[in-house]
Amino acid sequence: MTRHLITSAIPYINGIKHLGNLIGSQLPADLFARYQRARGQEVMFLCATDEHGTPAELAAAKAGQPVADYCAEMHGVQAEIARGFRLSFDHFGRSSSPQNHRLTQHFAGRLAEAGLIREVSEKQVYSNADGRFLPDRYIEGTCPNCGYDRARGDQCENCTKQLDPTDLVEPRSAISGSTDLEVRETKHLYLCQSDMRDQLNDWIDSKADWPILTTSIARKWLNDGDGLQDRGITRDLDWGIPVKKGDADWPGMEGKVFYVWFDAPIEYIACAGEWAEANGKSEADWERWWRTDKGAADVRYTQFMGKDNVPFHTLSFPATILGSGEDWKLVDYIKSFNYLNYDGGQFSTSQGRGVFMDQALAILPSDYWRWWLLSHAPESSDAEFTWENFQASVNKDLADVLGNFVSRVTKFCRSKFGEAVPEGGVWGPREDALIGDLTRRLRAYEAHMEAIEVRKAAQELRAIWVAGNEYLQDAAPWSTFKQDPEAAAAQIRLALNLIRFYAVISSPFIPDACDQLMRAMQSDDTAWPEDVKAALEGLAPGHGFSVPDVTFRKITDDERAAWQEKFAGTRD
RNA sequence: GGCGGAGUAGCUCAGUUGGUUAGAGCAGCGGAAUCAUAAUCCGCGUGUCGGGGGUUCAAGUCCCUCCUCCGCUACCA
Repeated sequence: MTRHLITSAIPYINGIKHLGNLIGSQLPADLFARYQRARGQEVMFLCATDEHGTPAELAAAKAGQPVADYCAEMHGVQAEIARGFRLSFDHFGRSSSPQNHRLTQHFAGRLAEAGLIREVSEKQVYSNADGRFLPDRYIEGTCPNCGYDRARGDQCENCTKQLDPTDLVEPRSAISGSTDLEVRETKHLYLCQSDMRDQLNDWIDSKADWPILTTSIARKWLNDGDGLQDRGITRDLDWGIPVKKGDADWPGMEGKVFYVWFDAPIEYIACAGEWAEANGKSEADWERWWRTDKGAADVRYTQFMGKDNVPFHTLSFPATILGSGEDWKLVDYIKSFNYLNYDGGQFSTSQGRGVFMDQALAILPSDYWRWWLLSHAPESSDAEFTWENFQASVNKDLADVLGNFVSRVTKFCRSKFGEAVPEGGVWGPREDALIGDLTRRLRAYEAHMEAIEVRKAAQELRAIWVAGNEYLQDAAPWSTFKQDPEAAAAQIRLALNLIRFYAVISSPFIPDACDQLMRAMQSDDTAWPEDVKAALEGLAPGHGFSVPDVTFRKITDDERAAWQEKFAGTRD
């Protein structure tokens, strides 16, 4: 048995995420976690909120709240929405947790002892009016190249020229608009990633099975220009993890915090500690997932993320782990995703364009979104959400192919045989052929799920649903019944068993509907069908069932048109 | 600018290391069936595989070049 450690990229705290964020990491991670659990594997599925950094401070200020209160509240909101989408985290933690404070400071201490931290004195822009240092992109001004008057300190959005904040003409704070800026000297810690370049390069080279999207981004950073650059891991902010060397103070670093991209991945580990605390478990209970010297040698660790997160997961975080010299578990497989676009453009948090997670749940059950998003996951390239496609796919796949199958089978049985699995009759060549077909398809489905080929898995699952309709159409128990009720009984007995079979294998994609189907079939046998024939004999003659409510109602043209209108502009 | 991804049927996408008449789902057209959420099943595809050039007995697949879209480009996270 393999033990699966699974993490999803941790969503930033400053607001509710849109569907593009959901399909980029949390949802496929949940699919994989649910599948592995269904196969009987031991799973630890972790996610958290990423709470530090300038945007969180600014969002809190805008909301008129202390940043700690703001983060606590938003964590609650995100956790509730995650529950709404049935994201089956074993724990949904917070990067601001005490566990992450301790662990981040511990890693920094280890790295310092290993000689992998150096102090760098640098000049940064300070805003007197805002009372804070400004990251490059929070400085605005006129572009020296094209004259655009809202160029940012890192790049001009108009002419795409890369800039230094000091290049800007008439620079001002993007936060307050103040021009009372000055350049101040400040000292920061840098992680000496460049010293670990060869080690990281060898490690990436050993990952021949990783998606090209993942390794090509890593190689670019390793080899571009002068190679992998050292990276600042501290910031002059109030909100964050105080810079310490393990338990000890770090002279000269008073009042500074670690950079979010240093502490955020460490939260993957700390989150397991939070899980232990929340569930009355011991230190050893979570370390067996993360320490190869304490029981994690047989763990397979899979990370899910959008492509923009790849450099930090392939280089910075591994550098932190390797540099510590301790036996922490390194990632075994990185599944990265492209972006989901919205109706011809991008989803945009800042412009409120597209569908956000809370809005999605307000208009339809989570299974509708889970199915569409997963079956259209942006794996090979960016993908596109349109309301027409969403309506057509969901109506066809869920309502017509799967839902209607359940409806026609249960209602036919009720009217001819009553609400119990009918007895009599035997299976013949037609049933053998179906079982053979289902077995081949189920094995293909399993292979796609193991390989995390999300779209292909969805396609195969749908084909398995179609196979039931094909069988039913061919067997035609409504005709058979007139001449040979026993034969019809055998056919409908198989069809009723198919419903339970579907509920078991479809649950990673559409868990709520599958729960409903299992209740209707009055079964709690969710064992994975290793043997399809045996699985289709699970509900014996005489086993009671009830006709379920409509499993998936259809999306009407009026609804589609209304939503199209509603979500086109800006939010609220 | 650099790096990477993508461009295949009206739409969304598959197409292993180059090899028989380029595939699937949806939409469309025709038919069957009438158990069912007017739901299902069967049949129907002459597509310049972004343009051009090249290698090869053979190229969607390899090479060169050009065009378009997208992402990243290290102090947003």
